Amino acid sequence: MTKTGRVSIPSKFREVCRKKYSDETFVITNFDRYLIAYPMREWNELEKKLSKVSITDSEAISSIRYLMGNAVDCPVDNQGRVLIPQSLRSYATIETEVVLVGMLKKIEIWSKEIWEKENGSGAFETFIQSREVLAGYGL
Amino acid sequence: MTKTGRVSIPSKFREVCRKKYSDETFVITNFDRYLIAYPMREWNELEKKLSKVSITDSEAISSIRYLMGNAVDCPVDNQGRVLIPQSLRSYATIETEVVLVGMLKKIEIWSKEIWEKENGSGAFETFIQSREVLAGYGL
DNA sequence: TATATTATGGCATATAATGGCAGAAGATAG
DNA sequence: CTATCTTCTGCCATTATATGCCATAATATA
Repeated sequence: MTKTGRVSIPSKFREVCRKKYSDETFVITNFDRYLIAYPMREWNELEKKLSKVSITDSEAISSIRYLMGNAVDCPVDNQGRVLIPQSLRSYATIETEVVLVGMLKKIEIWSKEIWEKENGSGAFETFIQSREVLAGYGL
Repeated sequence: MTKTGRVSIPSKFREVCRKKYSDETFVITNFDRYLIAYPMREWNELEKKLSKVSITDSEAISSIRYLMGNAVDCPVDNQGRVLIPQSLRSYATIETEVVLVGMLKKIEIWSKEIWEKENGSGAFETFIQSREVLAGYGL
């Protein structure tokens, strides 16, 4: 990440967005300990779904508020980067280095430090353990 | 492997892909200590299955993150090679020599060094041993 | 052995990623 | 309202990475 809080989106991911959505804008929001960048269109679909949650389900509503309340439109600049606003950076304690993880229809943005703590060394063991689980999916 | 990180896919494997999928693109991801190249179609099936895992199953999710997070589309060039991106090369500590292992619906890509450490001598000896056994059956 | 096919290596160019700076826009305090 | 500070944005320079292509080597096929 640059000193000014910009993160490069891998060109392949952008390419997919351009082809699939003919749009390169992302909506970034905070989640847990990391951020998620949704292609605009995917975000809209998500919003549509979430708007159907009953207002009586107060627990769900507060999660949704959390998700939506911090969502920010992030266009991609000419160098293929998005600016991650200060507020989101501090949520995810993102300072200098980030790890991007493509997950189907979204990109997770982790601070490298947290990533290593949560997914670094232990992930391998977890992975081995759940290999049997995953084997059930034809891996 | 070339200095620029390209690996030749054996023509027989490509031929199978062309016939079976009429497409020669692979998706390469990291696994354990080596990489796996899935023909695009096989990867898509896998993705479809994995996308059904509940987000509450955090163990499975982190394994999926491990797998999907680094998956990259790798088209085959005119010389029948795929470029393995830098990031994947470093995961699997692939520097110069690689060992390819065809596995029905996928190809494993190992750094030669690691391959030899984990499968090299041991596997060979196992093979030798069973050869004697097999010899008993007139093989 | 000749010929075709496949694999490898390397170079030149194109594309992408990174870092940094300077000015614009916005916020805050006096 | 203005001065000052912070954050954001556009742009340029540099480096790294990927791609296309050609030449040669190795392997398979006739």
